[in-house]
Amino acid sequence: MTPQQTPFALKLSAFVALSGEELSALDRLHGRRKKFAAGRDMVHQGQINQPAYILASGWVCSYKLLSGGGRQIVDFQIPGDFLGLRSVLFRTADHNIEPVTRVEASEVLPSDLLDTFSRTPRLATAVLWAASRDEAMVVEHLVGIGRRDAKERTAHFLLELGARLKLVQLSTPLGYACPLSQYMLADAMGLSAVHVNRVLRELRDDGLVTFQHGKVTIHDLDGLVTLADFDKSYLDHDGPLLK
Amino acid sequence: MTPQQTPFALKLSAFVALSGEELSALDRLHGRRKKFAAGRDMVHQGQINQPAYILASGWVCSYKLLSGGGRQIVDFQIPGDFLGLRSVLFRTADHNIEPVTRVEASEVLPSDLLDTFSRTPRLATAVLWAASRDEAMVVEHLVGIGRRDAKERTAHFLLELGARLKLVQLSTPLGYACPLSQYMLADAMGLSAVHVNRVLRELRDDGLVTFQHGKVTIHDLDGLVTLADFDKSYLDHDGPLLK
DNA sequence: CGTCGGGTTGATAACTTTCAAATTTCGTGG
DNA sequence: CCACGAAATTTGAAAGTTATCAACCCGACG
Repeated sequence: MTPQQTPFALKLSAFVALSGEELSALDRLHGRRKKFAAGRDMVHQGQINQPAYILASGWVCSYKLLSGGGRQIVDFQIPGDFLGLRSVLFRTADHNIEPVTRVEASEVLPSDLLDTFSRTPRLATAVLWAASRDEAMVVEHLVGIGRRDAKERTAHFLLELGARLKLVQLSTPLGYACPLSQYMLADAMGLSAVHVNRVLRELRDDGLVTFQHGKVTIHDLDGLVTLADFDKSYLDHDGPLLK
Repeated sequence: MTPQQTPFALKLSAFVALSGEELSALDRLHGRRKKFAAGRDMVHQGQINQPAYILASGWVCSYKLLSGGGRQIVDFQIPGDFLGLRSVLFRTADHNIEPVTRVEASEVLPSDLLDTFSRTPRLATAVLWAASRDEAMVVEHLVGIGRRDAKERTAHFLLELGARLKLVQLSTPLGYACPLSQYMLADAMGLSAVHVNRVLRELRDDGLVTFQHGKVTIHDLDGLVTLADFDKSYLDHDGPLLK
């Protein structure tokens, strides 16, 4: 895979049109490549001085545990996502990170990051843009849990995943591969796994979307968007926002 | 009020011990002072090129509206909080901002901000620290809505507000002034106003906390902390973390 | 006074969880 | 290729939590 085609480059290119020089600076940012097995936490809450990562392949989730035994998944990260930017700033991880699948990721040293930012400011812009977008997604997630019922919430969630995957060419309007279990969906959406199952069946029966066998198949995009009150602007923009 | 005693300086000083020079740099960051009436939005979703603000007095809330008519309050800002850091980066506001009370705030020009950061890096550290903390709070908020029941959630919410207000000396372990209506609590916590009312009565009947007449009175801090599964480290630290 | 926005309470309905059990899928070793 | 066990999915029934609707109270304010 050439530098222009890594998921991270693809994602940033959706925000800022990057020159060849910028792309190779991006490439040099990638440090040691590491692999992680599914299901065994990469980072635990409270650990300090963890490196940041750029996800090359596989999915991970960030979650918090409650004393009562429940857990809440705050966000999923997919190929091309930057992991732990906040933990680096804050020095301490405030949540756990678990690989959902087998994962490959490049370490990013904080010093390299700051260095690259000062030398190629447009790259800094792109990364901050991506980070802002991630933050906005957490906010939207909060809104969904607070004010959407289970069906709307699920529809919204599946659309959002699709929109994120599209940036790294892992999704089309017809659907995408999705390695999440219904338990994970439940922990992400603040529902029980049983209820998630029922809601998914409803969505399937309504002819909107199918979530089965590790694949999400969208049957009626407009119907889903309407049900979920999804902001289509996420789905639309094709070229980079900043030329 | 001298520069060292503004809420913003108080808050940052809880993170980083600031020198006299740094404090006056902080002071120069404050631009035009503006006032806003309660209840009329300062910023609407979609507006571009809004300035950032430092809240001097009063409370505001950030919220999103849903097509169905509901709204979700994402966060409250209290004196000393920095408003719109993300909107400045992203150029476009992705949520509405409404003053809860009469508000006074200083504009912050993006250019001044970047300038100050490069000249006084410890100040940049402090501001980023504060921003990370705010982001962590949104995450904790999400966890609460997703996985805590109404009573735990309410207890947690009131404790968190107290912890934030303590940083700017607007709260003690006994309680604090709180201008929020039960409707706002409801929109923040993803509950109905009626249910918030019942939960508040329960907490009062349990002898834990009273929310009445614009005041939060804490009767049993330990009991509340236990019920809410609240991370006490927020409440504790007295001096700055970075000398 | 009369109104209006909170706050409070009860009754009922809706949504979601929990518990329990069956079924299917999937990875692994024979 | 098949058998097996573990994990994930599916379904039903009952219980629990929270929303909704409706009414009433109260203090602030013109």
